[in-house]
Amino acid sequence: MNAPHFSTKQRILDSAESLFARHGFAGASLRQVTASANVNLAAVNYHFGSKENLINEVFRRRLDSLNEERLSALAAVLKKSKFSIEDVLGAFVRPALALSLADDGGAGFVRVLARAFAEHNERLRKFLHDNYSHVLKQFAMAFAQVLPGLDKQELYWRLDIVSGALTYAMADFGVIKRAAGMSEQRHREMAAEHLIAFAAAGLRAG
Amino acid sequence: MNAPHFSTKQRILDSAESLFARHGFAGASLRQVTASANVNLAAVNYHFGSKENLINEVFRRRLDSLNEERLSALAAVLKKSKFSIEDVLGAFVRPALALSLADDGGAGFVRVLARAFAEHNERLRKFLHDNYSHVLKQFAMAFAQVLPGLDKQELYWRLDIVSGALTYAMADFGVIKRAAGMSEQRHREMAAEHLIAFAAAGLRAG
DNA sequence: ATAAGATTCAAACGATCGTTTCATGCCCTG
DNA sequence: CAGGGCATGAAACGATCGTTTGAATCTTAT
Repeated sequence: MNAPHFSTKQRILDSAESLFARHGFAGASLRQVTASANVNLAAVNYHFGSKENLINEVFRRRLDSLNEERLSALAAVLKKSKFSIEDVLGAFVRPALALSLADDGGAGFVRVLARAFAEHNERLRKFLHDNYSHVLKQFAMAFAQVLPGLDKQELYWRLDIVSGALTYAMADFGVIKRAAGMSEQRHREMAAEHLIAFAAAGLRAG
Repeated sequence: MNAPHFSTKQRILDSAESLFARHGFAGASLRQVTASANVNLAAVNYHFGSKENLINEVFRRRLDSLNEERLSALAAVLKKSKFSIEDVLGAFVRPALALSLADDGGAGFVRVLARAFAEHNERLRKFLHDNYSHVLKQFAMAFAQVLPGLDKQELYWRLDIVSGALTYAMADFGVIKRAAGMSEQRHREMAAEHLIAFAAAGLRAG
């Protein structure tokens, strides 16, 4: 499945990501993962300790850079003297959308993310909260700044819908075919505009 | 777990629904289900044939009545001389929201629905398509009527986001506490208004 | 009351799960 | 070249999975 010149750890992560996206965390077995990665079954426990830790590392590998990009995009927005809901949403959406349209395994990872949203697994939620809650907090502050009339609880409630909706949408986005003759770059930009307009309208509504 | 005066089949369906919502279809075992339902392990295969068929029946039990209510609400909307996006959305949202706020196991089922959205399980999707695609088609026609400027492909794309977002939102809705002193009735109506306004804004955007 | 059918039960089936063990191969440094 | 540390290999561990079996029990109708 995977080219043999990548390291064992990387090939395991790639296969795990793809199989978790397709069959879920409980539904994909370590034997499927190691067979797809062309490595020995014991390699997972040797390199990662346990299946649970492998799941965490699948997230960490992509989320570290994804959230870095989101935060730096947000920082660029915040530096402007005036910024809109669309600006903040763009900082959130565009890095993830680039991932979901990447030709490496990024599309699979966004589907894994959507699964993590649907699952209410306690330990997975704790891992995500422990490692990445500061990102959501930063964005919540930015949204509060640009939606001054909204009380805090209502804002969190709407952000929850928006992030869930966007994650769902982006998870399915890799499947949607782009019109013939449209460049990948233009296709992504149109998708981002749609998603942002959609979410912005939702945030302003009411 | 379940009162013994309900039938074995019903208790199995109730327990399965709750456990599928919490642990997923692959994550919840038939031993957990039957233990929670206080029935013998073999009862599942006796009454349902297989785990896969049990999953289907969990859906069928709720979706039959849910989609009936959705279609009759939609029929009432279509009878009016003029109707809005909000009217059509209301026919889609209110029956499901009532389910997610019901004091029987309905809240669990909406979480099961959200899981089915996240999973791309081939056989489950085929089952849902075979049994309930006519409902989505009816709503798509109504939306097309009320959004005349939108081309068909763009409409389907937005409906996909909207139904995903709404399902996700309603799945988490049972968790959200309502303000003290607010009646359950009023709470549901406020939630419906929020969701409808949110989705309508999204559908109109762009 | 008794035969016939429907349901429940304990027990076991083979398959597969995550994990562990220990032997073997590899590369690198002394 | 010898040896120590990391990596991989085949094989097996006990646990749990969905499913099946056949006897025990309950229900129903004649």
